[in-house]
Amino acid sequence: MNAMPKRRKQPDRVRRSLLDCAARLAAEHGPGGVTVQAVAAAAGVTKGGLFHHFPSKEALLESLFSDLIARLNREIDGLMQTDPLAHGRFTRAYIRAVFADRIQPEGSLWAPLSVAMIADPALRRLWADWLQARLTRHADTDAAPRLEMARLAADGLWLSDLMEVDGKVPPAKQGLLEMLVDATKTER
Amino acid sequence: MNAMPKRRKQPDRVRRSLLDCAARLAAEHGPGGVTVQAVAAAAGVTKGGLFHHFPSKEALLESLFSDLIARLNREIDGLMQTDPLAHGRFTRAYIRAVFADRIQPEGSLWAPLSVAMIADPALRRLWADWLQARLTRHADTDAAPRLEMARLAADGLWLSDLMEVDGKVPPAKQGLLEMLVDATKTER
DNA sequence: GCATACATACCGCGCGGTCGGTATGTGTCA
DNA sequence: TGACACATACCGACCGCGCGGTATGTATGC
Repeated sequence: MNAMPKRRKQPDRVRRSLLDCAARLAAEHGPGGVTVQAVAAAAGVTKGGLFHHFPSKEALLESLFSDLIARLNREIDGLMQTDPLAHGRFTRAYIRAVFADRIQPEGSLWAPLSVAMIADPALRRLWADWLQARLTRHADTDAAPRLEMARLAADGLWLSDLMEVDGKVPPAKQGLLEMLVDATKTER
Repeated sequence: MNAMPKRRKQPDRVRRSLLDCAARLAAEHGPGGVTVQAVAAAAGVTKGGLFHHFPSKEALLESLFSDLIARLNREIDGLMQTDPLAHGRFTRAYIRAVFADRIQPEGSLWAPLSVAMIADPALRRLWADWLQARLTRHADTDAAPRLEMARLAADGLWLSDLMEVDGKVPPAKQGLLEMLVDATKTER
């Protein structure tokens, strides 16, 4: 009957909760809603507690961001394993992974964080380095200009989602997505 | 020898200067650098003076934004007039106009403001309405999915510019741009 | 003289961050 | 097995700062 664990203090749980709540707050109230006070309160912790786990707000954001990148990496790797065609394999996985996030319940995790990313040079660097690393890693299959164009279009489509006022999500985009994926399958 | 005009107070000049300085500050120090204090000081005016011209900071930003939209409109219209091909005429002008901004001296005017745009629902709405208006206006020439894809890719390319760390501007993008424009010329 | 066009001084607020104290764990040794 | 020592986890109150915004004074131009 008692689900209460013996250990009343579980710091790593709290740490996780802080990261999750930060993401949730960003998704619900935009990047401006991510204040240390709000994050701490949402995680059932005071500000002092938060600063015990993270030396600064920036550190929290970076941690959250690299968390999301790791998640994206896993998803992309999973998608790539089920793709029989070599040419453009990473690009297709990238496109699909980016839009798998859109469909997610309670809004995109990336959306508001990306806004913060654009503003914060440190996060920008994290993203740039990640993309650069994966691109050089798949240079032999995904270096074609046409593939880069497809990725750019996916980014644009994703950006247009950010722009949507409120929850207006025109479903016509799905066709465009498939169009993009198809474009990666033909060499030249 | 005296270039000083008779009228020592020229309110519309000050107003313009405020808008220009706001844009300059955004370009130089990012969206976070656009504070009323900084803008007023840069324009050689105190905060009170700024609030005499604009009822709020948001009003200033909206005014600046619609200013830029007007400029973009003019540029697009100019480009469209010299384009003999009907199909995709707006799309080509859109792409070229977006990237004409990149080349500009002292950094893009749009770049940092767009970051603010993504964050601010009011500005987002302005942009969405503008794009919607122009798209319905050129529905007979620019409604094809392929054209939309080209515009999205342009947006993605532009976004990737925002992401660049510092001034790292890989010149390979120019080829992609031409590739995009070419893609708009073939129907289906 | 009277509206306009500013300057000056000030306010309240919420932010990120700090600090001392206090519970709560955990290893140690008799 | 307990008592002790120390480390960890967290609370709660506080701080300085810079922000957007306001109220009032004052010089300029028609």
